[in-house]
Order: sequence, then C-alpha cells, then structure tokens
Amino acid sequence: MTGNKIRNMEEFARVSGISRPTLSKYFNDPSSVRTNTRTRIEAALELHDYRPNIYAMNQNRKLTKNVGVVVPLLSDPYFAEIARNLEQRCIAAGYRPTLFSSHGDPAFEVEVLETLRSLKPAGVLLAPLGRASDRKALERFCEDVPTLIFDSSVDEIGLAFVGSDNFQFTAHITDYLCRTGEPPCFFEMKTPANPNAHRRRQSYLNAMKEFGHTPDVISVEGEGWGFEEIGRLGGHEALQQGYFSTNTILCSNDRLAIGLLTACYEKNIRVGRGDDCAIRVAGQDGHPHSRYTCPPLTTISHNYDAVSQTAAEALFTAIEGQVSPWKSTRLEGKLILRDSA
Amino acid sequence: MTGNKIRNMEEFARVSGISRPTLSKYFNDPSSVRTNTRTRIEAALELHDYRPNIYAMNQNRKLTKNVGVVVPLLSDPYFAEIARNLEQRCIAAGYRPTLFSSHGDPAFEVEVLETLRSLKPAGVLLAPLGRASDRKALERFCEDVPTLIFDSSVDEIGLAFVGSDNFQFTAHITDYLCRTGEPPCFFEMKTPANPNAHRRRQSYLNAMKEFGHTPDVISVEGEGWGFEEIGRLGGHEALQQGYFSTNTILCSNDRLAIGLLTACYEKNIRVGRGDDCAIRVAGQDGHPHSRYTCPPLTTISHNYDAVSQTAAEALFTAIEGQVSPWKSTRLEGKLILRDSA
DNA sequence: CAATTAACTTTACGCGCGTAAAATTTATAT
DNA sequence: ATATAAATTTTACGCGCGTAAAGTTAATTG
Repeated sequence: MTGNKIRNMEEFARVSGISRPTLSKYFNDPSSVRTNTRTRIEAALELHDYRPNIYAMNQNRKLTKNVGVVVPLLSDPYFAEIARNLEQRCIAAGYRPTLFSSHGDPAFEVEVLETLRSLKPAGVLLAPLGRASDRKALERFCEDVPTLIFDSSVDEIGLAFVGSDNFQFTAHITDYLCRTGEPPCFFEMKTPANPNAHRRRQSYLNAMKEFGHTPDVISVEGEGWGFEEIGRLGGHEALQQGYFSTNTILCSNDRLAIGLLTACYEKNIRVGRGDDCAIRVAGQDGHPHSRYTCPPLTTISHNYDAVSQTAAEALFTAIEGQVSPWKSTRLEGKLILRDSA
Repeated sequence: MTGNKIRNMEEFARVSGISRPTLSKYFNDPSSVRTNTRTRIEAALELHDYRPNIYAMNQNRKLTKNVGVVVPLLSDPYFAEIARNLEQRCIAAGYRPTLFSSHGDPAFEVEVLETLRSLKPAGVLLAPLGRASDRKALERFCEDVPTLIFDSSVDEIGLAFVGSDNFQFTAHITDYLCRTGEPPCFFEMKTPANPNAHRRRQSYLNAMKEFGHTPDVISVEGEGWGFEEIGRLGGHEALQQGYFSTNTILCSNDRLAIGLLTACYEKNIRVGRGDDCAIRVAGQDGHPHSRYTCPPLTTISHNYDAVSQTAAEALFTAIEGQVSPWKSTRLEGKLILRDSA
C-alpha cells in the first residue's frame, strides 16, 4: 500500500470508484456485495490503507460486531486459556472480542456488565462468578444483551448454558479411584465460589453410594479465589488431625489439589501410586498447570476446545437471528492419568 | 434512580437543568466544572440513569480516555497479574483500559497494534513479545500512539521503559546461592523469547567471575512459550548427561524452574537444601505459582506493584502533556527464600 | 461597590458513518 | 433478446456528541 492517507469513507469511495453506501455494506459484511465489487474494494484496500472509524461505525448501527468475553478471574490459567480460545473463535467469525475479568469480585462483575452495556455488543460470552454474583444484575443484563453463559450456570438466564458435565466428571474419576485402590475422600471448600462445586460433591456422594462405600467429605474454611492457599492450609489441618479416612483424596478442583500437594510436601508425605507413597491425590479440571506438579496430577479435564466451540457457535447463531429455546449443554471430561493417583 | 429513559445528552440537559456543553465538559473531566454544578449534575445522574454514548463521544475527540494494555501471553499468570494491576490503576486514574494478549505470536502482536490504532487510545502500556517482535511495526506504532514499554525493552522506542533490573536480579540471587552452598550452574533456553534472558545470563557470568567461580551455562533447545515443557525436557537431558557441574541450578526464569522440578521428580532426584537433597534449584521472577511447587521455589521476585505503578504513572503524566526525554527505569527484585535452594 | 475573571448558556456547525428511497446499472432467467 | 430480479449509485438526512464563538451570569478581588 502507498502512503496515501485516506481520511474517511467518502475519500476512499472516490479513489476506489465504489459508492460510499456500497462500501458501508462491504465493511459491515464483506459477503453482502457482489464478488466482483468485493475484489475491486479489496484491491483498492491493498493500495490505500484505509480503515473505517469504528466509533462512527458503531454509533448508529443497532448491532455492533463487538462481542464481550467475561471470565471470573483472568489470572487463573484455566480461564485465561478458555478466554484465549473464545477470543480466537470470535475473530474467526468476524467479530471483535473484548476481554474482561471480574477479578473475583461481584461488584466488579457488575461494573464489567455496565461497561459492556455501553459497548452495545452483538453478544456476550459470560462466565459468572457464581455464588457471589449479583443475580438480579445478571438477569437484567441478559434481558438487554444476548448473553451466553458458560462454565458456571446461574439459573436459566441468557440464551443458553454451555459447560462441563460435573456429575460425569466426578463420577468418572471416583470410579477410577475406587477401582485402583482405596475409595477416595472428597476434599473441598466449605463455601465454594462456584456452583459446580456442589454438583461435584453430590456426584461424589452418589458414586460412593453406588459402589457401596462410605463417603467422606472434608470441607475446609476459606473465602475468595486463592484456592491453592486454601487447599494448602486446609490440607495441613486435615492431615494433622487425621481427617482423611482413606489414603486417597479427590479434590473438588485442581487448584485445591495443588495446594494440598504443597501441604503434603511440607509434611513430608509422599504422594503417588507407588508402594513407597502414603496417599493418592487427584484433582478435577485439567488445569494447565496440573502437568507440572510433583507428582504430576491425575485429573479429569474439561474439553476446552469443545466447550469453547459449542459456546461460541451457540452465541453466533443466536446473534444471526436463530431463535431457540434456552438449553443447557454439558460436555464430558477426559480422565488424565498421571503419577499422583 | 427512576426508570426515566434518557436518550441523549440533550434530553439529560433538559431534565438536569444544565446546558449540554457543560455536561460535555463534565463527562470529559468531572473536575473541570464548578463544584456546585458538579453536584447538581451528579444528583441528576442519580435520578435519571444516563450514560453518554461512548461511540459518539470518541468519534470527534482528539484524545479518547482509552488505554490499551498489551501483554505477550495472558495465560501466563505473571502477565495476568501485572495486567490486572495495570488495569485497576487505569480505572482509578479515570481511563478506560482494554486488555490484549499477543498470544505469543508476533503476527498477532501486530494485529493487536492495528486494532489498538483504530481505538485511538490516549496511551498504551505495551509489554512486547521481545526477540520475535516486529521492530519496525512497533516503532511505527510508537510514533503514532503514546506508548510506554514495560517488562521487556526493545531499543529506545516509546515514551519510556519500565521493568525490572535483571542484572540486579541475577547478581543478587547468584550471590545468595554462592554464599549458602555450591556456586550455581545457569539453566536457560538457547533462544529465549525475551531479551531479559540475555541480561540475566550476562549478569550470572559477571557475578561468577567476581566471586572467582567458573561459570557453567546450560542452554536447552526449545521454541515458543511453553517454558515448563522446555525446562522439563531440557532438564531430563541435562540431568541424564550430567551437564550440571555443581549441585546448584539457577534457572533463567521460574517457569523453566517449574519444568526442571518436574524433571527432577520424574528422575527421583530430591531437590532442596536439606542434607537428604541432591540438588538445589532456584528461579527468577516471583511467579504466582512458585509458592506451590514441590519444594516451594526459591526465587527473586519482580516488584509487581512498583513496576505497575511506575509504568502507569509515567504514561499518565505523558498523556497529560508532560514531555520528558526517553528514560529507562529498572526496579530491583526481592529475594524470596523457600525450600528449593 | 464596581471591576475583573471564571464559569456557564445559547447558538451553530461538523465529525464519519448508517441507512432509507429512488433512479440506474448489471446479472440472471426465460 | 426481453423480462425480471439483484446489486449499485445518487441523494439526502440523521445519529449523539465535540467544540468553537459570542453573550450572559456568577464568583472573586480590591
């Protein structure tokens, strides 16, 4: 492209020989113009380096091409990874994603929604904080903006829900643990941030009952999103006091498991499935870091790619006019066997 | 606030009894109007729930209140943490931050800059990919947009650079390791993504020379941003082949150290400073996860808060008109002693 | 108190693009 | 080739707000 500075669409219309309304159509949706004119526009675009002013574009359009992606805590690599995945799908589908983190704070989550409102997005992919979320605020937001809820469900709001099948997660890994050693105790937070945690506990109870074992749930204190530290402190106490009735511990999530592994290290308790190991520890989530714990963590992993794809596609079809009733999709996880259990 | 739907600033001017230009001033900078009128406006705001249309606002304003925050890889908790910190500082200073990740990809980094250009930001806080970055593209961007470079410096571009003093980092932790045991070998990537790595190697060589020890640098193969896996694989080979000439290993960064710890675990090599341990391992960065490795990782930590604060304030003063010559600020790190070394 | 200054109101225009309507050209089908 | 449909051009207006200029009101000073 040459250095020609094009100031606005009108000027670009002149140099490209295409009328401004047609250009407007093209920038809104390149496939909406004849292929002939499209190639002419794109040839001119190569030459002249022009990009429409997004503020002027979005001012009058009823529907922008913006898509908001909101996760509860971006510094958790699990959410960072799924956010990256969603972001790239949005771009591939021709949308402009903007990333937001609620930073684990319900008040901030509401602020994010307010900001999002003013962006007039075509749609939003929202992973709510969960228990702590302001339900009313979420509900009002979903009424105004096409919103797809993922990861953690809150009632039947928004267009649909896409997440993992927490019952299957826990049932599957509990089954594995029972078949390969002592039945697991369940290690969790007493007041978990995320409603998935309740499903996992319930699923553990069901599975243990089914296998004819006595369940043993250890719920540790701790608020907030510092799960590793909660797991470490809670682990110390539980190990000290002998709360665990078997040598196998299934954690409600991987970050809790990571903290528990640290507690084990600090107490000089060897973890793994070898004969020289005192206990087995397993997690749930397939956290990006779980491969690099010592020992590497046995876990059941979200199908990141499938969750992202299902969520993104559901939103896009809704944006493009398809009306479908509210629906919940829960995808199965995959067992990842490593040394810890 | 009542349900009164205010459609635009003109309507809000009527119901509030304030003229539209004054309102415009207020929304641009609340402190630019008399306190009396300000309270009147804010009282009306409580009643009527109106927010100016950001697209119309930004269309004609020479300078928006937008600030871009760009990091190389958001799924690295180190960058996620610093991004969160910067984001909150922007909000506190009255700016509207937007978060971007280059996803470790130079081509995507350039795309992010293009996107950012069209947002007409007042300023940008940019942590470049480093070695792989398109220098020319960065330079051109910095000429057009007030940009503060942080974390990883690329020539003398932008308004200024703020980051950590990598020489101090490595000198300090090398000193510690020498004083408390065998002098360290240096474990690094052969082709690091980040220019800080070269400073750290050089600083290691300097420090070892100063202490009268023979340096020993082990550079492992591996491309990309999967540092843990590179550290693990490289660690396996180095341990197998006996590359390490002493029992102490200083890693170029924490993620590499995390991979090395996993390799040690897999090779059944006990890490730590106890008598029963074979080697000591230390990292550099103060990675959020370093607390939860087994053993917990001794490292030298970035001063996250000071780096963020210095970077943000430097950008804001530049935005607000202060012209100052290009300057590089490098902040010292703090040694964090844990069990690994 | 008048004089000065700062803040506000009134008026008016423009930003860059969306979009509607009518006229015209081009493609597709018969 | 002609009829029909689809795409494009021309013309024109409006969106919501920034912003400049001139006049008016309110605060500050001596």
